[in-house]
Amino acid sequence: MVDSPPTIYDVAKLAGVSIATVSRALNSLSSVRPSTRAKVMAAMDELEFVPNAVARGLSRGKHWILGLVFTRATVDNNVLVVEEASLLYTDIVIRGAETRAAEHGYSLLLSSADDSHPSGMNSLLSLSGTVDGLILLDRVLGDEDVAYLARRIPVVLLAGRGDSPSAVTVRVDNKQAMRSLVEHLTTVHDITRVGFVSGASASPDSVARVIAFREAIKGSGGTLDDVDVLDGDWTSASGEAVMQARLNRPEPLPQAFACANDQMAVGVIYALNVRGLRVPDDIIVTGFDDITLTRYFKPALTTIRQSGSLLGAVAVDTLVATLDASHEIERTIVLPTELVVRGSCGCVDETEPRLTLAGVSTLRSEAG
Amino acid sequence: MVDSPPTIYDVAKLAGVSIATVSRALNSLSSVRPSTRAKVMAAMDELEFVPNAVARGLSRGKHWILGLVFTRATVDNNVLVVEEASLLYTDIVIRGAETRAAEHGYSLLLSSADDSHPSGMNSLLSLSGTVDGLILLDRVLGDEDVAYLARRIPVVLLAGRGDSPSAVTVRVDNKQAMRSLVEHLTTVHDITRVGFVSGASASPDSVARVIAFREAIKGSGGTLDDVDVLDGDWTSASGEAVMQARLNRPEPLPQAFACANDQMAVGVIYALNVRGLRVPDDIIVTGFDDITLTRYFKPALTTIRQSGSLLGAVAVDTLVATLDASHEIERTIVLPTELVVRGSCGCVDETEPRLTLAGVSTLRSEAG
DNA sequence: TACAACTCTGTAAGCGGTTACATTTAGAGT
DNA sequence: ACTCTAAATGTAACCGCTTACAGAGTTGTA
Repeated sequence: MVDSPPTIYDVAKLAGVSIATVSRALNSLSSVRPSTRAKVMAAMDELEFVPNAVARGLSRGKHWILGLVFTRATVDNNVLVVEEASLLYTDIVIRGAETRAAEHGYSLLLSSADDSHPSGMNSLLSLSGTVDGLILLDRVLGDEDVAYLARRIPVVLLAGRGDSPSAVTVRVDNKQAMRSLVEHLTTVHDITRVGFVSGASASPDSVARVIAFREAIKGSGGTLDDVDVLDGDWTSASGEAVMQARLNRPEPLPQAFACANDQMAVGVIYALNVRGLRVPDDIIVTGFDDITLTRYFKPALTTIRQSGSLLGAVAVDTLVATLDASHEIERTIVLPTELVVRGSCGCVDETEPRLTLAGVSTLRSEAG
Repeated sequence: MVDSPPTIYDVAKLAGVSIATVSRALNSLSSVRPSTRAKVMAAMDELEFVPNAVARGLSRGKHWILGLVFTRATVDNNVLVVEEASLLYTDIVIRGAETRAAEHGYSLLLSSADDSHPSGMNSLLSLSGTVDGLILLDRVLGDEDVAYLARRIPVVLLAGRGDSPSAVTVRVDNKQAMRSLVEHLTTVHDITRVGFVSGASASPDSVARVIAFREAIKGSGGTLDDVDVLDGDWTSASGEAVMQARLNRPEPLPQAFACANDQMAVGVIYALNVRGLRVPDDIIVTGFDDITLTRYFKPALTTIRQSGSLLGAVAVDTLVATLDASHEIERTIVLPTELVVRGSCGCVDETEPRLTLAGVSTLRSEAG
């Protein structure tokens, strides 16, 4: 039911020229006589010719495809797990990357590595013929592996643990973010005892945030008791579950819980509410990411805003720059974060004033 | 900094055999003597050879890549718009598709069509050399275009308007969904006057839901006044905005608003609350999709659950089946939806009981 | 009109694999 | 040792396009 598509041979025959001429007319590289070009174009139209991108890529060594590798929660032969774990920050990053890639004329090839059996270098390497460069999300590879991969194909690391010696890294400033959060908690709210809810333990980004938070707390004289470092997995359900478990322990609660993302913060608040604890009156809870929906929560989440789509976009920009120029690219690009103070820490909701009568389009253009 | 990778020619030379033998050892198609295979394998290891997927694809005509085409909100040179419009249902579908594709051994190539200048057939056709099949999300193409495309490459339509005569369609049962929602509202809550908040006007899925809702209401004797069909764009901000605008009009409000997705329902409820209207006491609001986060809202959303990841997964299954077998595939696959009754319509929260002490892993395996 | 100097166009060799077909080799049978 | 046959390997064409190089055509100038 699918006809085999016409090739430049067909076009050449119909137009009465050689395939080289067809190719030249197609790419308008060297000069083709206007009359000849017209003949070729007419033949292309008639045959509904569309050049085969793969053949072109093979011969030119350029594919206009970027690969985006990310980790996916293990699937227990069960679609719902994905659903649960979905709507996470990764998706925003992917969207941002895809959008920017499209602007550069690239497509984005998604390649997820199941976190249960870590992809092995080979599956990644086998992409090297297909894509022009690779973005590794929330870095799953060790330094050696990254170095090895980067020798074969341009690589940009997105988030993840510390900077790599062998590839450009794009990430947000977790340290600065946590420092500003901790500073707010300690100076404005006089907090000294805090807790933390981490993301999936396999996620370097989660690890980075825990460490950054620990350091920030230590630096400000507060305490973070081990019993109050709760291990979530990025989902709101996990936030709820780990807080429930915590509430069943005898140790007194800290004055505040910082969460490694907003979803978990929501789950945490829910679990606290179920036990009759009020946020922020009885205990403070903060998030990370500033996803749109949680602004509508009551209390609205105090959180750290990072632009996931910007992160994805900058990673793409960086990779494209690496491909275009041979000149050196900055080794590490750190994007800023911003503490957004709302109700869940007990502050007045300082959210940007909401539009009062705007239509959707107005609202959109003002969103910038 | 990137060495050109070894080819089978290099391997053949090192192993002292011909490239055909290398290829055969690689694919273990016809028989290769064990000793020869060992030599070849050794050479591959030494050279760190990885076969070039593009070259293989060109010659075999099989690429192990599926294309997923979706519409993206117009970008005003502004990343934040993406952020705002993100975390939408599309992302879950993409995730589900990617996961299932990986299980089948395929990668997923993302290709977004900016909704401002609808991609034109050509950009889609030019994918035909790269991917083995195409999934069109929330169908952006007219019937003729789909038919044209489907003659060139296997196509599966995901959601969107009615079924197409020329390609397999995978969608949820919007009609049944709206019927069950309307039935609930009219029989349990004695609602007769309702409103509706639609998604982006360009989205066929949104259109389908409006129509389905209209029919269901008409069928049950209720009324849906034109002034109460509010045009959102899927985002919660748009839900808030259109409801604010509606509240500024003099016409009395209906008894309930159904929203085309959960995000907008959240925005709608927020706008109502700001004006001092309580949900569900003063007015009922319902959603669509059943995204995880809104279960934690108060009131928890009454909504229609559809599994986006399942939708994506089934679309992939269908496409792969089309590729594998030449046998006929069912023309239309309709996935069920389920009315989930929670607090926002005034019913008791019948949500599945929450786990009380589960660790994260326990919680996960029970999520199925 | 002849010849240089361009401008166009064609030929053919890749890009890195697969695979039909031809050829060599190995092992069995006598 | 010597066919005979099947298994293993090699040769070369092909997938669809780009591009270096060569050849043909065109134009201008002397």
